[in-house]
Parts: sequence; C-alpha cells; structure tokens
Amino acid sequence: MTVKRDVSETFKQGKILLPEFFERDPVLCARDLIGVTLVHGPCRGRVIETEAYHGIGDPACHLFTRPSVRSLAQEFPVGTAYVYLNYGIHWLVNVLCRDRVTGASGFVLFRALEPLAGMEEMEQRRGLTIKEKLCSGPGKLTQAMGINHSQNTRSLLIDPEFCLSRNPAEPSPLTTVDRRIGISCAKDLLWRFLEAGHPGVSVPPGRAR
DNA sequence: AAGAAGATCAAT
DNA sequence: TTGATCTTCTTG
Repeated sequence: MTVKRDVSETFKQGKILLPEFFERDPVLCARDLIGVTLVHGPCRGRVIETEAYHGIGDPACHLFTRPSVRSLAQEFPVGTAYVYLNYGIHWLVNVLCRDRVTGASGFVLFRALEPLAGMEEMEQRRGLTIKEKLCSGPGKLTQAMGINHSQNTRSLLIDPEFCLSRNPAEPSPLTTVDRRIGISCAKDLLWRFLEAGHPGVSVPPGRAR
C-alpha cells in the first residue's frame, strides 16, 4: 500500500514561520515579510505591502494610544494576530513582534497581497473579479481573506489554516521603502515596505503624504 | 454620559 | 471630497 503524497502542494505551501522571525525589531519583520504567504483556509496571498508600528518612538502605533493593545502585547506571544475595526467598517490585521534584545514590542500591518489561491471566495466576498484589486489595501485584504475580529489574538504560527508561510527555496523579492499611509503623526518614518514594481499595492511608492 | 479620533474604501 | 459606521479612549 502506498501513501499518497502531493509533494508539489507541500512545496507550494511552504513552511510556517517560526517565533524567531518575530523576535526582532518590528521594522525588520515588516521588511522581511514581503514575499511571505498569508493563509486563511483556502485563501492564500503573497504579502506585497506591509507597515511597521513600533512600541518605542512611534506615536502612530496603537501601543501608544490604546491601553488594551498594550495589554494584548504583554499577554500574548509573538506571532499573535491583532485584528481591529477601523473607521467602524474595515478590519485590519497585524502580527505581534517583540525584539528579543531590547524587549520592545510592535506590529506589522498587512496592507496588500497578491492573490494566490481561493480566488473564487475572494471575488465573492469583494464583489470584484479584478485580481489586482482583490487585496490591494488593508481593509480589502481582510474582506477578501475572510479575516475579522474572530481572528483577533489568534496565533499565526500554529494552525496551517491561519498562518504565515514561506517557501525556503524562493528568493526574497526586491523591496521598496516608503512613508506610511493614512496616519496623522510620525509621517516621516520610512516604515512602509513594498514589493518593487508590483501592480497590486494599495498606494504606489512616493505618493504618501 | 457624551464626544472625538481613527493604520479605509468606494462613490460623487 | 465625502459619507458610512463603531470601537476605544478621554473628559465631565
């Protein structure tokens, strides 16, 4: 009797990121998450845009303005998803980081994905079929992926149904750095990371105020 | 108890 | 440029 094994599928899915990945400065985590795959159920997307939010020296970070988020960062391990409702309408998903050396916490906000699988679900939830627009913004990607408050405080490092994975054989993409989008303070920090030249990002580099 | 601000999006 | 819509935090 032979064991059925779909090697190509395993290869495609990659390996779930380890806690060590997130035990670094949030800015490094944000940069290195470009090219990683975000998985939720049948939906998968390549991360093409992120932003770092830092517990130290960054007044735009929720760790500065929301005591409840400070508690979350203390009570949960790295790799935990922080999902919150923005403008009463959009769910935004972050992952928790904590620098092993400095002890500083922070988050990486997922801002855009290139859809890889589960496109039918994405199209249905978004009411669109244009691939480049399915996940081209932080609110859009959560809607497309079906991520909401029920994923808040859930680990992204354990369950293959909700995780960040990387194919070790795949080379890291060329990334671009830019200012963050939509914030009213700490605007000059170059803490937005994009896959260079990718058409599916939320706002092209150079257009942030 | 009430008010303000906010890491967005799609339509006008 | 605006309206939709609601959680969190601050102020009285």
